Amino acid sequence: MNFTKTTEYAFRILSYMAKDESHLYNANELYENLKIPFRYLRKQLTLLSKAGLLISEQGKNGGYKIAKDLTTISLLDIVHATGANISGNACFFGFSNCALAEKCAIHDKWASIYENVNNVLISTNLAEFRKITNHEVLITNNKFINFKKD
Amino acid sequence: MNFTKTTEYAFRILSYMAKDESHLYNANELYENLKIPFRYLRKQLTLLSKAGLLISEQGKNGGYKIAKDLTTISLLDIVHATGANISGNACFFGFSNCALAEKCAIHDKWASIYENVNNVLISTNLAEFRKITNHEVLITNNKFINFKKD
DNA sequence: TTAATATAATACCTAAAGGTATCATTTATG
DNA sequence: CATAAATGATACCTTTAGGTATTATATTAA
Ligand code: SF4
Ligand code: SF4
Repeated sequence: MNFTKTTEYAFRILSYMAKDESHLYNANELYENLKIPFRYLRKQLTLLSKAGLLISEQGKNGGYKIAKDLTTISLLDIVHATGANISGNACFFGFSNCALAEKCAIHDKWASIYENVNNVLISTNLAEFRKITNHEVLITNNKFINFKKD
Repeated sequence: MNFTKTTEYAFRILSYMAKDESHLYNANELYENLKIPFRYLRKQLTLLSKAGLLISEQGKNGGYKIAKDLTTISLLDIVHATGANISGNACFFGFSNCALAEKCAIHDKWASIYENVNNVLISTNLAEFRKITNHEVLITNNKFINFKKD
């Protein structure tokens, strides 16, 4: 249920960049709008580039843009790009092997939730975030407002 | 989706103890069956006692048993007892406040998953774990087998 | 060709979760 | 009472996610 902060940042970055897929966003611009700690943001941007979700252009006037057709990037792809994975253990208790003769009280309920999460993440792609207009107002309670940039 | 290890341990401990609610389990017995790192297990047991989920009896022949009627302890209660909480942020992106004019592409899907999780945790109580017969075979891949106890 | 401005690489620091060690306290029992 | 066997309290160590700092490299444009 709780993604890592890193994964959340990736969601924020990519859903924001989805607003204009051809625009080259630089780290400064993203920082101004997303308020992710600047240096960490930059680190994530290069990781997302290496992971193939972003294309980076170096040098003056450089920046990043989304690497592929928005419809081909699912939220699950983003999760995977950050090294996380949802699947891990389908067992509620965290066991990777269970030799119980009968399923315990929570097994089926939990499996169904897991199935649900997986479906949502797979079936939601970045193109669906194009329609967000005023994404910048999202950031209302962050504690990074006063972080110095560099 | 991923509880903390501490929360998972608490689930394991309590669902195991639910097999015989009147029996006084001591840390050794629980360790043998659950293979949670011994000293950490003991720490958790005292925390669960302080949280009111367990009753502890000190001294020789002491141990722990579940404090209340099994039907009155939900899985969500266990989550809360370990200091975690599921509710936190209902926002997929982790924002605690969102001022978007319209809901984004993931909002409703995610809210429904959250609702689902919450319902399952609230509606599943410890009494439902009484019927597990051979719970000990659960532990098939732990790395604590060789931990020395004390 | 040099300065400015962007990303890349790498190493290091910090905070929190997970885990360990030590000593104190409680209780049953000989 | 003395000892053994249990939990309680507290402090410390370790690992990892999150975050910071420094230096290198690429690109544009005066
Ligand atoms: S039956 Fe229970 S313990 Fe076994 S894998 Fe399913 S949820 Fe886990
Ligand atoms: S609309 Fe989107 S960004 Fe806003 S709270 Fe819902 S999930 Fe979060």
